[in-house]
Amino acid sequence: MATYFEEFGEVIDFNKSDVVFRQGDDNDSIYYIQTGLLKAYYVTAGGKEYVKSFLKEADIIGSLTALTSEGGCSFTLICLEPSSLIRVPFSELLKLAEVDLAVANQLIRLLTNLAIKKERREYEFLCLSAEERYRALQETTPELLKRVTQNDVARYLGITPVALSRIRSRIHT
Amino acid sequence: MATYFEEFGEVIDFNKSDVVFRQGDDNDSIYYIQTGLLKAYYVTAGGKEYVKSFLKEADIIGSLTALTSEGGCSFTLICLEPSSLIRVPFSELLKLAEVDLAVANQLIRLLTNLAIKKERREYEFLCLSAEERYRALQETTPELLKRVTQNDVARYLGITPVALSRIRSRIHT
DNA sequence: GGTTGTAATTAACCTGGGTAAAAAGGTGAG
DNA sequence: CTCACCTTTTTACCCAGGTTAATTACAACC
Repeated sequence: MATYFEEFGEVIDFNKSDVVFRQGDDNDSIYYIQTGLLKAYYVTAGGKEYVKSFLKEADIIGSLTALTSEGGCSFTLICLEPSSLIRVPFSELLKLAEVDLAVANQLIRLLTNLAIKKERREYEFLCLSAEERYRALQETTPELLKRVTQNDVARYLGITPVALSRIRSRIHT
Repeated sequence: MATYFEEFGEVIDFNKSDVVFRQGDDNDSIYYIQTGLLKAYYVTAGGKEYVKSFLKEADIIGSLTALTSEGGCSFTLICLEPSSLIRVPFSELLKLAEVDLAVANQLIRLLTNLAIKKERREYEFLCLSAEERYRALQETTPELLKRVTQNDVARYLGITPVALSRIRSRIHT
């Protein structure tokens, strides 16, 4: 898929703390992450932040709700590290997929992988406790834990930083 | 998409309580629901049940982890009402998508819709309390609440039946 | 150096949901 | 009707996590 982004996309570089798009924005693009680290997060009416996902090299991200023109982006995408992205308007990709079998099948692969990731996250929220979710994170992506703050990890797990601190002291006896 | 299932798939009828496939099974099919109501659920090592989703007319379901041959089905699919499904092996659909643009694009639409649904569920688990999730269910799919037991609703919300009963009495003052 | 700001820890108190068990309601089969 | 079974409610107790606030620990910057 990366090759398709390179072929049709526009490379954009960002500094740390730069915002790629903001919750509510009208942005039907999807982005391929060449290098860097980003955070996708929701902010509720009450002003609380919840981390939807962390994005690193070779990941792909875009706001599905904005893609399907059901309204603006449902979350904000911000850089935690300097990042180099390739932007492709989703509408163009879809148009291309209509006439190009190779592109269509790449898109199918991309969406299938996305669905698998979402399914795992759904499983973890549904079936695991916060402590179990943290342990799973430690096992599956220990590198990530070194690159993000504990605050962000907590908001990714769906708990407060205070609660995560407690879980850690509970674990690391 | 329904037409593609009708064209290539095999219709299978089930009675209430029939199991379509069981957690651990090797079943790379996806199913289109013509009529009926089903429940997809996980059972943990400790024997606890968590409802992944309810499926009704015109919905589509299949175990992604089984599809991509990463192992068997991650959940069980059972009928809550007599149901008529159309089965299509995912591998066949993928093969067809490789040579047929129309099928490929239908599959893209299907997967995009799936991703949007998963994204909403992720959002609700991440950002909403159990009570808010229940209220959201009441607003978005009140019909569903009439067709499934409160026990199953509770396990779908990620709480126990006892907790849901408390939430209801709290709400319906 | 000191100052400012953010991250992480700790403590005290509160609350929502889990657990277990009992009671109350339904519903279908014989 | 009665028995058996399942769903829902209720009670009592416990615990994980939320909230608030104070403390410590860094790191960046003047």
